[in-house]
Amino acid sequence: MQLDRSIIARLSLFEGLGPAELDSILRDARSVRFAKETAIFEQEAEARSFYVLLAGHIRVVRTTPDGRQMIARYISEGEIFGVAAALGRLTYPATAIAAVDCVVLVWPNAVWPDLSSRFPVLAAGTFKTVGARLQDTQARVMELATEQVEQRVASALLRLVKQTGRKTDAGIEIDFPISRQDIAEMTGTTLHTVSRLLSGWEERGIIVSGRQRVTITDAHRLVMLAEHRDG
Amino acid sequence: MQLDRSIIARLSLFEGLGPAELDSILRDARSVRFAKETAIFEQEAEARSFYVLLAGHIRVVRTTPDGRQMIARYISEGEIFGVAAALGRLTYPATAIAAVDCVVLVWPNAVWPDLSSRFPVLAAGTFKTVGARLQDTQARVMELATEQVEQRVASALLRLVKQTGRKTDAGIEIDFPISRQDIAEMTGTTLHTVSRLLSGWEERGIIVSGRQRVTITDAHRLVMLAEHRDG
DNA sequence: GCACCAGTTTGCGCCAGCGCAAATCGCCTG
DNA sequence: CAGGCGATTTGCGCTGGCGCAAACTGGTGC
Repeated sequence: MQLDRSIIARLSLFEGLGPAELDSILRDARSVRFAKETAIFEQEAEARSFYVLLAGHIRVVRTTPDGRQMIARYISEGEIFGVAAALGRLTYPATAIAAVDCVVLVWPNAVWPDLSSRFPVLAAGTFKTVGARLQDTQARVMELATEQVEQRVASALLRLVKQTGRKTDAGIEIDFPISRQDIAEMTGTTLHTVSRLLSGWEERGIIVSGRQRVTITDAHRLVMLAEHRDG
Repeated sequence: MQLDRSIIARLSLFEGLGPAELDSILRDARSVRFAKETAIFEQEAEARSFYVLLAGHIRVVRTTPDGRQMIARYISEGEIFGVAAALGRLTYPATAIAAVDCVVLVWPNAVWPDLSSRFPVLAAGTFKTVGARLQDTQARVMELATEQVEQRVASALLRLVKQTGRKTDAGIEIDFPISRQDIAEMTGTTLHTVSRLLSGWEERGIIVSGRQRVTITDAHRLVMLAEHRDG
């Protein structure tokens, strides 16, 4: 059954493509729903498909051989992901988990060579995404190597609100459930330390937070904390 | 003046291309020599060219706004680098410095769209390289977040010998000058700590080292150190 | 052959943040 | 509405490795 082109027409990845082209791209796609906390694909599994997130938020998690895990990134609506095969990999380098109920489009890898050559916009957009991801990851390496935990946690929160912030009356809220443990796994620290930091910030009126929920009320001071040594 | 195709024929990046194709690719290239410790391109500078390293070793360095710097990676012979523009960036995200005297091929960015569409092998190879780099960088994030300094330094040395090791009678030597400071900047620690670690390993017969020189004599024990908690 | 200098080694004190443990708190379920 | 469980908070002690400082050394240039 052919999907309606309106679901992807608004995405920047497909910008400038005409109706017939969008239909042609969708011909090979399936739309799939993933319930909260279920895996879209698993680390080390054979890469058979690539995806575009239509609705929801996805957590990308990497696990070390000895069982320690880290959150590599969050995917938000409109992003392409799981493009391992296009980068010459046979398996997925990480596990993708729906942070909330999600809707994704799925294409079999086999159609990638054809799609990317027929639609250079798509290929260029994908590699731009990958480039941005490489960039982000390198920035994270720098951060881990040169910054203190407080700065790193502040930066991580700022990145999250920038990417997925939803305005509320109290401030800007990260609009999916995120635990102290999650933040710890993004920043390379422990949930204890994150908890202590957030408590401190809450006392000082920089954030308000609750169970799996964080709202930034004073972004300016958080920026100060992220770059400097005070706030 | 047209370059001789033999200089790139052996590189895996151009694998499967015929003489006429190689000549066509080289038509747009210049060969440039960079003396030891000079910059091929600078971080934040406009990305005008992309490169292939023909001979030598290149250190890729990132600097933070507040002046701290880190070595993102080393480039070895045959690798393509400086492909920022193909990834949709306008500026280089890092500085590339010749670790020894180097010879590189340079293409103007303008020819990339044409080259990559005429030679899909080249495009695929480039994106495979980028994919591998993303992979490496993420692995490094994991390492920084979960491993102790000793493990990280051991892993870094192992990666270096794997990438550029030269067999000598004492063991396998990293075949370009590398200081304690460099190793510190690869692993997110200080030269003091690196020095202490290397001294310790030298006493235990795992390595021998000198000024800007490291030779691994007992790779097996270094692997133990890198993954475990002893050696 | 000597002086100089970048690179290296080493000692010492300190503290950010981890590990462990225990108490508390909200949500969700039955 | 009670119970239970996962998430969060908080206290406490310890230590890896950083910061600072000083001494040392092997190469290089004159």
